[in-house]
Amino acid sequence: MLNRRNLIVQDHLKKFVSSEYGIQLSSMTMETPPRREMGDLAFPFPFQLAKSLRKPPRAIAQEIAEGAGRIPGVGKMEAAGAGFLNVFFERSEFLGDLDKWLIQGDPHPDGEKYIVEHTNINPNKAAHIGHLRNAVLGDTFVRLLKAAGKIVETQNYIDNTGVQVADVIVGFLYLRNKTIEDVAAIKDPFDYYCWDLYAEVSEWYDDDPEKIKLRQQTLAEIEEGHNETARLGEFIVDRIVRAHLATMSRIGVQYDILPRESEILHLHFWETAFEKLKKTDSVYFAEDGPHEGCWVMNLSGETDSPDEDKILVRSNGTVTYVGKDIAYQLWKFGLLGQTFSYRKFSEYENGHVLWVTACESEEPDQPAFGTGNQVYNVIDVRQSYLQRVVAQGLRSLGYKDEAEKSVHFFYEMVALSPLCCQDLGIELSDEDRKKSYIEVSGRKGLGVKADDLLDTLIEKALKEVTERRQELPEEKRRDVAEQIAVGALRYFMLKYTRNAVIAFDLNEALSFEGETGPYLQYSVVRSNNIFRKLKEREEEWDSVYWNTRREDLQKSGRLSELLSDNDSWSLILDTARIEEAVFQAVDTLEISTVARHAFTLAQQFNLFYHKHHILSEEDEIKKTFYLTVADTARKGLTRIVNLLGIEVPERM
RNA sequence: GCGCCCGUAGCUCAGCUGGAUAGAGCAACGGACUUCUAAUCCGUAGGUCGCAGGUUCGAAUCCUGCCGGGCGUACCA
Repeated sequence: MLNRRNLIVQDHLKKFVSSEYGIQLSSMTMETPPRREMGDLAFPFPFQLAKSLRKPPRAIAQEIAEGAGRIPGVGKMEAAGAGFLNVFFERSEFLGDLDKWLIQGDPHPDGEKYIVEHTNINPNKAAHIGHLRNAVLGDTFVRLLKAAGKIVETQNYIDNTGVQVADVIVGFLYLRNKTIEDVAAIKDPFDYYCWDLYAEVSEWYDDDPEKIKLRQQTLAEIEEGHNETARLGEFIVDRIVRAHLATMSRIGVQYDILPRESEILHLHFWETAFEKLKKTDSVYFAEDGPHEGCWVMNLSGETDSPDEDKILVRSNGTVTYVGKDIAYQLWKFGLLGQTFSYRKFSEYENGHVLWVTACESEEPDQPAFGTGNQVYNVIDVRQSYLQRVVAQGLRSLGYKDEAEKSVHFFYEMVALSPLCCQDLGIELSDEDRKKSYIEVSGRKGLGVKADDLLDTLIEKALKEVTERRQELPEEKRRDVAEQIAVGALRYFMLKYTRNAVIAFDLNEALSFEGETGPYLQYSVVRSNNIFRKLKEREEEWDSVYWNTRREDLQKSGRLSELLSDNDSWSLILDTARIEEAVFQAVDTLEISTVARHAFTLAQQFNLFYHKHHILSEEDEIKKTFYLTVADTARKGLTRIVNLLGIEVPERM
């Protein structure tokens, strides 16, 4: 909303420059001055005009400041620095409009459906910290899109027929000699059991290449279906998917639909896509050469290196992941010409129903999933190449528009520092010890499990809460500890920019001080405490009384004087900028800006909180003013913290 | 080899489509709890923005070349 106010100023200035100097500025950048006392908005365009006007930029800024006339909402303008034009908003007027910016939600859906695919953990082992980054980024992005008024569908793709699942099956069948009954008898955490087994199988393959044939055989059996191996696979996958969903529920992440690879196979989505690819000559059969016997897609000219071929169908006739993903992407856009059936998979505590794809389903009221207008695939940057191939698949089928709208929401990996490995008791080779990062690897069983990290966080938070809030019952303390743990984790995953490799540091992740989730939560709790205490102390307090007080403030004529305090004003202005931060994040896919904005707000609130003791303020007008600022801040903070998926505890 | 990313304070990272005196958190040091909770706040110290050129009124930011690191370039996903 502040955007609109900025745009009014920008538009006015553009017109003025045009009429005064006859120069059309195509773009006019807006900035925030380095310090608040310098203004609320800064324009550097006088620098650009200097050459053609043959005047020093400062003089031009001065001329414009004096000559541009009155702009709605603007108090004054002045030349600053070497030639900036700085704009000051009319503060009291601004405060009057504030309430309408803080209304939560108020979506204006444009009718377009946004599909966000995230999490996508191979269902063969426990989730680790890398998966947490994916899920937190994806889930927060969904929240931001919804806040921006979009209709969003959240998909979590389940690769239940892949090699990784086959490996665990091999482990159970040939390494441990287990029947399906034995596997069913394994106690939870089942995903932890498979974590170790998977690492063990990977190592087991290494000492005898013959053993790898068992993987191929198993893979073929599960793709075919209707046999003992496939049934065991289904059992394992179901149990692990439920474990993953439980883990993600702990951090407030939910999904709408689980599209499964098995349905893509059994409903012959690939065959449909394959026919289309053949018809458009997007693929060809390699008669000889290194890819003899395979169906390949040529990527010449499309990717950066020429003469690249990508295999979609292996020489043994099976389809690669890329092939299946092309079919899946086509379905997402409603371009495949066929769709899934759905059945209910589970229901979340808040009543939200999670669906899963099915070949056939009698389920009534099946939603119409897929057929999105815009698709975001939240996958780490290492899969950029694959994502490009999939987009190229769409393009060569003639779906150029959709290829553009199939966006790879990429982010860097979470890695462990060698020091961190040492702390965690993970043994490293000499070679690894020299590296700056150690990649988390499910295959090697190298990594920090998501549930372990959460448990450690909760344990630590519980200790802190118990120290501070002895009067709370045990159960209540645990609730608060869980909220704090989730807040810490989510913020930790969001504060880095997408391009930053997170060198995971346990101590840093466990920190509740400084730039952390609990700092944000603490700020909101403090702001809420002011109003809770207020109601306890002043019995006549209610909304009517509150409104009367605010009218008194307006009538007092002291508002602009009180607003001249830059710290209070900054807090209000930056609260109003939440919307701007949200739209910017949705636009650039850079969520950390919202996280950082939340932190900035919290910092400013804490400064304000410390500077003014509100409840003991004897000047009633001043007190009302402080309460107004605090109320604005807490509404804004509550909103932005919720956008990040961070809950606010009642007490801390 | 080719492609993408990164290099900013002791550490971890910001730096908004080129703008004003390069910021924050942690760690260090010094201060502030009879208060709306100190999970907080204030202060001090800490920087040839990897190096060298170039473009520009102006470069941490854009271009070129080096140096150092990471990832990708599978009939794995």
